[in-house]
Amino acid sequence: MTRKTNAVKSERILDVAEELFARHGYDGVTMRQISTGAKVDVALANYHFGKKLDVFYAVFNRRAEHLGSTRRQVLQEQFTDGEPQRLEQVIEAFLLPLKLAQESGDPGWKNYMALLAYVMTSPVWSREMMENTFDKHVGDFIAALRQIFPTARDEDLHWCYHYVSGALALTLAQTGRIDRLSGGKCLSSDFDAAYDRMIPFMAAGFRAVCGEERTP
Amino acid sequence: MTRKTNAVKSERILDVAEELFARHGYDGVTMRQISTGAKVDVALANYHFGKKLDVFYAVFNRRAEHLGSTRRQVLQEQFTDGEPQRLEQVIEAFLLPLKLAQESGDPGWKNYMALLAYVMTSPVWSREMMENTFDKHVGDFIAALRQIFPTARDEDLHWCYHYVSGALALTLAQTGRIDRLSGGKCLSSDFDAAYDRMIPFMAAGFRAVCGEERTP
DNA sequence: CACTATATTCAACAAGCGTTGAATATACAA
DNA sequence: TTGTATATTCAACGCTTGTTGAATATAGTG
Repeated sequence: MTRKTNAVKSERILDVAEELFARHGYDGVTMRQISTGAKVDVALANYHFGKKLDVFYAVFNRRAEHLGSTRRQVLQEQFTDGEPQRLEQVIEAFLLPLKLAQESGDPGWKNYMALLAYVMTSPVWSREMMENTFDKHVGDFIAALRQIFPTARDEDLHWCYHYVSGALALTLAQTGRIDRLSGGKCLSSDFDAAYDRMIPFMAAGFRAVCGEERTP
Repeated sequence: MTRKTNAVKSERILDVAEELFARHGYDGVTMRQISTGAKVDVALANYHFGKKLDVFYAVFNRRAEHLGSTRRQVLQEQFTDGEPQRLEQVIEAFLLPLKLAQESGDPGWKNYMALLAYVMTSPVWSREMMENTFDKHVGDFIAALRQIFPTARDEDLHWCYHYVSGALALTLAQTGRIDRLSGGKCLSSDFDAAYDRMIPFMAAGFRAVCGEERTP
């Protein structure tokens, strides 16, 4: 019962807020829902984080930094290998940080994935929140693709990335729709199934749209 | 100034609600914002449609029915041709109703597309609203794919459809992110660019994942 | 212990929310 | 014109919202 208690309560607020924001969006969640879920007084979230919007930012940034650093790390490892990679490797590197987070055992990541999908697909939040976080690493990813498709047009490269991004977002959202449509044969919660198939699928898509692949 | 006036006002409410819901989500919009935007009293939306939730339903269903009927029509035309289609044709048929709506000249469709993306990617609304509307036609679409890939596993087919669905959702959302990432070379508003590239991209993805294609 | 800083709760505020019943305006039929 | 149904506005309701300042509890320091 030392400083740990404080840390525990403020993080519990973020955990609950994460889950609620992911499911109901920013406006669909009240400070009282958060504080009730975290079993603290309604004023405590304000005390620790400021206004409601700052709680939202705190939730989003907490794991964004971790995700960003591992993504940077993965890309760096691949680049410093000297040898340029195969297309499949680049796509895999893009998905890897999410896969690793999922496998970390922290169940909070599942909620954060849905929150990320919410932010990515929102016209309002996408601009405000992606710009200073995840967008930074996309340039590196595009650059890696550029090496593989030296003659591709920029538009083709970006639209193809957009398709990957969209497929990923819907996966992260875990809406449960694929469970219904497939009669239970596919599960929204089965990220491995989604990731594994994405790599050959998207690689083939890139090759169909982006012209000649560089031959090593 | 006959019955037309009534129709005009109640539809103006739906138009404004459509735009606001698409941008800010259900909870991010108030009845007063809607009524102010439509320049009517706040009580009028309740009078015409019932509770706020019913306004949301009314907005969603208005164009869903139109979209569903043209989708049914497009699929029927292809099926009654007797001859089974090429994969590209099936994907194109899936996208065609949206493309046609876009080209209709009615600017409200742009907002509805974003609303559809919001519903599709929301864990809460996806279940509630897709189930009795768009999900009905997905079975036909999967069946057409099944004909093309007779030996494919159901899981592969559904995950691939999921990728198409996700890429489409992010496109419909028009977040403006691709505009930023591409330095203005791609535009969220350019549905044609998104659709045209999607067809070869997704077709190649299916072929990479779903095994042997039926040879006519 | 006393002192201080931090953490947490308590109580309350002004503003905004969705919704409603009554009042008024408008459209249409007889 | 009068009567009637529909459309629209008006005014207000009870409730919830985010936020805050003061009060209290807890932890760390000397």
